[in-house]
Amino acid sequence: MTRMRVVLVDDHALMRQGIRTILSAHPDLEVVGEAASGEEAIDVVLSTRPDVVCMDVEMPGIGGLEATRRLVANPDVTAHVLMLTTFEREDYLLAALDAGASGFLLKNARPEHLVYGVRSVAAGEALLAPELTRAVIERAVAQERGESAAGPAGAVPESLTEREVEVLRLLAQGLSNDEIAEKLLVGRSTVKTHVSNVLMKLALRDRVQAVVFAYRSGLVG
Amino acid sequence: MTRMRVVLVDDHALMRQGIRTILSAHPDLEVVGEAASGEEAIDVVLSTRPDVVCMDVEMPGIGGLEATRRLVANPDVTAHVLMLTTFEREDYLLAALDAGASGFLLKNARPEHLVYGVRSVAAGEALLAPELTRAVIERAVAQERGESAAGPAGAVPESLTEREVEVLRLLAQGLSNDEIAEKLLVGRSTVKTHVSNVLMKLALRDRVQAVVFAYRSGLVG
DNA sequence: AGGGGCCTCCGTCCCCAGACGGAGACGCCT
DNA sequence: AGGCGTCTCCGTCTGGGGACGGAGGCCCCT
Repeated sequence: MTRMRVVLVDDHALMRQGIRTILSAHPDLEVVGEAASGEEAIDVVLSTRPDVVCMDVEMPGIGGLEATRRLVANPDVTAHVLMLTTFEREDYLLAALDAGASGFLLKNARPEHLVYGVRSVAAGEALLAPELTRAVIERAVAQERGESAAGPAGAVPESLTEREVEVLRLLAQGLSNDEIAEKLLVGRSTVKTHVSNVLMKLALRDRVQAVVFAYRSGLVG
Repeated sequence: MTRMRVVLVDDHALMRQGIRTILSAHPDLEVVGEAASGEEAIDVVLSTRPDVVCMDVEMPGIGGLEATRRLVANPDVTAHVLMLTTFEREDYLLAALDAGASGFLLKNARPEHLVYGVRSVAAGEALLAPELTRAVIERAVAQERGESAAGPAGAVPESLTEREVEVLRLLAQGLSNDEIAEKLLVGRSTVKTHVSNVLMKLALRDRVQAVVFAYRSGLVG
């Protein structure tokens, strides 16, 4: 495979330099451009045609959200957007996914996580910061806004109940329904109900995918 | 739960200090003793009764392997041994498990990995350095030595073939047998055969546990 | 007093997964 | 030439997983 082309967008030159340094350590990644604002980002992306755009949320002028919205709306742009932010805020996450971002990471993520994120997003996969995914799962997220807006791939998990998270954790250890039932001191049928609810809420097909989700989201691991 | 008591064994004081610093950052871990040789280690363990012993392999006098052997043979010792070494050598790994170690990590492991390892071993779980587990899986390990010696829990995976590793990787993405078959351009029956072989060789029950194994071993994730 | 959410449980149905046994083709090594 | 290991594929059979519908008890909120 050819190298993945990356564009960095951040109003802080130091942050761009830091990300560039991290990505440069990996031969399959190539930083082909930088921008310091949302407006500039659009120009740079159009001229460099990257696979991934690492986009800061907080920027003067049009921020990362609006820039992302314009990029994904442009049919000439094939890049996937990986959103970066300093703040662990779920509303940012939802807004970013709404704007069409493919991934969402915190800036305090470990370098390997960033690299992994860039690769994942380039491959068209979705990616969420473990810290936030866990929060979204464990806490009840206010989702009352009907908002029938074009939710592309979404995959934003509805809130799981405490019990469901508990079941998911055991499931992700490789336990069968019977074993989970024994651990939780409930009936096998109850466990099956919980598992079914988890799969439905997370839009997964079977328990195998649930294990994958648990590991990727940082719920276990 | 009470704090986990840890003893550090290494002939290099600097290394002990480094590990101590890392572990001290975690309030659930408490370093209760240090030793600079295998002989001293046994004395210290007997007097401090730790939950975990972080044991260097390479030491003058009786090395970490022999010290471990003597510790686990002693009925008064309840501690689990986490083996540490600088060198990525499979023979060390096998010897360490043979000696009765519960875990095996490289010294260049990230601090969080070490902490995670101490906790895992304290809980009685097995732990292998991802770098080595991957190697053990992917490469064919010369296992012709029948060696009917008392293999305690072992769980040392036999070698998987290339194809089997390939199947395991896809399996660990959450794919069904049919989907894997499509990706590999083979029949569904073939995939089932490979999956069965993987489960047998790794002593796992079903594909769910295979996914867990793949993540924990570092094969994917 | 009602309603809604969560946890609990039941039964039925269907399908995938995995075990098991057997088999042919190919390449490598002796 | 023969043996071995890998990859390929087939059949059958059993068990568990998951969907679906229904149900009762509990607690909290209005």
